Amino acid sequence: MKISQLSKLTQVPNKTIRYYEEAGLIPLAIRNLNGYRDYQHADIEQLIFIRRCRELQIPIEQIKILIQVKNDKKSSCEGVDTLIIEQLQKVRKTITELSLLEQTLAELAQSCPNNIVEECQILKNLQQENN
Amino acid sequence: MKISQLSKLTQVPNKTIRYYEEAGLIPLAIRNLNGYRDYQHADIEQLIFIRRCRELQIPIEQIKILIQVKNDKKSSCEGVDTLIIEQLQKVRKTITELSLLEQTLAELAQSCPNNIVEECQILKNLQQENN
DNA sequence: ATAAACCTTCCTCTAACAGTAAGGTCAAGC
DNA sequence: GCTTGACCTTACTGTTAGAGGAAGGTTTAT
Repeated sequence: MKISQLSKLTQVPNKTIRYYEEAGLIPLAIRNLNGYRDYQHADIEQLIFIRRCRELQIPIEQIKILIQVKNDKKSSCEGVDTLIIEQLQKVRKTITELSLLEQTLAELAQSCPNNIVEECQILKNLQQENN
Repeated sequence: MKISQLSKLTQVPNKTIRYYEEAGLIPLAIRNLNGYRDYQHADIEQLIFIRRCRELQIPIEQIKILIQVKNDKKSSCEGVDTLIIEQLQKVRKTITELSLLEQTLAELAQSCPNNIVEECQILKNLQQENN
């Protein structure tokens, strides 16, 4: 099957599929006589796996590790566990940070009653060094 | 004052100060005879303002707008208000998305009871198309 | 025959810096 | 006077995960 077909089946854009190939996430595609990439059924699952990982914001370099572990049926999957937990911690940390940010922005948004720059409390608050 | 001094007073790295100059966030610095950048007191406040905005994850291009409004004392600060509210909405959206992500990751993290890749439920779950 | 719809590679762009190289300047100590 | 270390300068590259577009080859339909 050609790249557009694979793209449709996996919901991964053509461009991104080529990028993943270049990045070494998927093996170099077999080529047809005309030079077009030719994909097999197995490639669908591989790409869906990658897409799911990306949806979980797992970086490409980490996905490479996951794929290696996945292919080595005998290896321990302790690393997989750790990787997911680290990812979870990263996400939680970001959420915490953004929640603080949200509060600050919300307070700021309420602090401009009139509409004149000279009295704009938002700008004045942004000027302050407090953090 | 030299760039390191300004950096210390504002908590903005030297490199970043130069970057802001090149990006047009701050005016071209006055130079000493030796070619070193020479900063005035007013630059401190300007940089702190920018740093605060960056802490709120306001993009540089938006900060430029804020600075313009700030300098034009007669202009309405409606734009400022809108910008902050939009930023707030962006942050809230991200938090929502990350919260979903967190849930998925948390469930995933609990799904590998044994330690063998062949039975690893994490990898199996990542393989599924559901979203 | 030609036009539309594919495919290819290659190059540039994104945001907001950080790292590094190569080189100029300045003040202190010997 | 010389060296050493702490500064300063510009300029170039790298980061992440692709997106956009140019230039050109191929295939399919009309």
